[in-house]
Amino acid sequence: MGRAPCCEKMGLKKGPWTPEEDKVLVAHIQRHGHGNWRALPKQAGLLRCGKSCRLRWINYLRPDIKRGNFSKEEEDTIIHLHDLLGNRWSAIAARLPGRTDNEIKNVWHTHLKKRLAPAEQVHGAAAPSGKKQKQKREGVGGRRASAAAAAAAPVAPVSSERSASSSVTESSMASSVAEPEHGNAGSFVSAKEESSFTSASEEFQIDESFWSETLSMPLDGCDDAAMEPHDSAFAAPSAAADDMDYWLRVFMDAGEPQELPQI
DNA sequence: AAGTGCCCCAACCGCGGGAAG
DNA sequence: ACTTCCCGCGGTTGGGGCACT
Repeated sequence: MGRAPCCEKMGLKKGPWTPEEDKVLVAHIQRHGHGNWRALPKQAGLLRCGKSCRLRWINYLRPDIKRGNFSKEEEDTIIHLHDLLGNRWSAIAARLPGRTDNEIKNVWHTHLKKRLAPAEQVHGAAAPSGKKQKQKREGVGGRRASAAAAAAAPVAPVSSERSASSSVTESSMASSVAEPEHGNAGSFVSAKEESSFTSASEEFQIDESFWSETLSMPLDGCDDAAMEPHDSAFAAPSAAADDMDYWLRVFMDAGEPQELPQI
């Protein structure tokens, strides 16, 4: 099969994105959408491959991204959905508005998986909570095992300090950008999540200048709807998501993990 | 105060699926 | 029907930064 070569083109930049690149990417997508990721970097004048641009947008720059702490509800939801869906992070992310598959994947691997592991061995063994109480150097557990213990806390605040240190976050964007409601997606994480996000927003008032700067850039006739034509980020939940809604309801009604039916 | 170890997250890599020609 | 191209996904990794010694 002819697989499209990616990123091996000479001269393409890799590694962390600079604020300038972010601005260029955001501005370009706001103006033109992202009809073709592959062509986008060239059109936008970025020395990145389309894949990298897409990832950056989806995981970081998209205005509807929610950053900061995962609420207890969200964490529980992830755990439940993982029970149902396995490592289908994108499907899980579809049930958590504002969260990306990458973020969920990270949270799972760094927190939730370990929370479950000890819980399966020692039922409900509580551990001191909080990142700062992580029990390091417990020997056998290895590099991540200590974090597992810490993450086993009933409510583990997740990476607040770190997220706060991010160079670019959107916090205020989630509400400031016209965004269709995510349909019925995430219906069961609505109210509480909303409130937790509100508090998170207060916590994460970082670099708003980036967004205000970016959004205030002249957009050549770009109005609020300018992003929508190409922007799947604002698309309504898919039919697959509806299917999952069904199974999710089944699951939630039952209150226990069930075997995942073929979707 | 300096050194070391560990955690977390952003980003990369490679593959599979689907659409278009 | 076949080939090519692009998108999206899941797994993995490297570096920054924090906590501890």
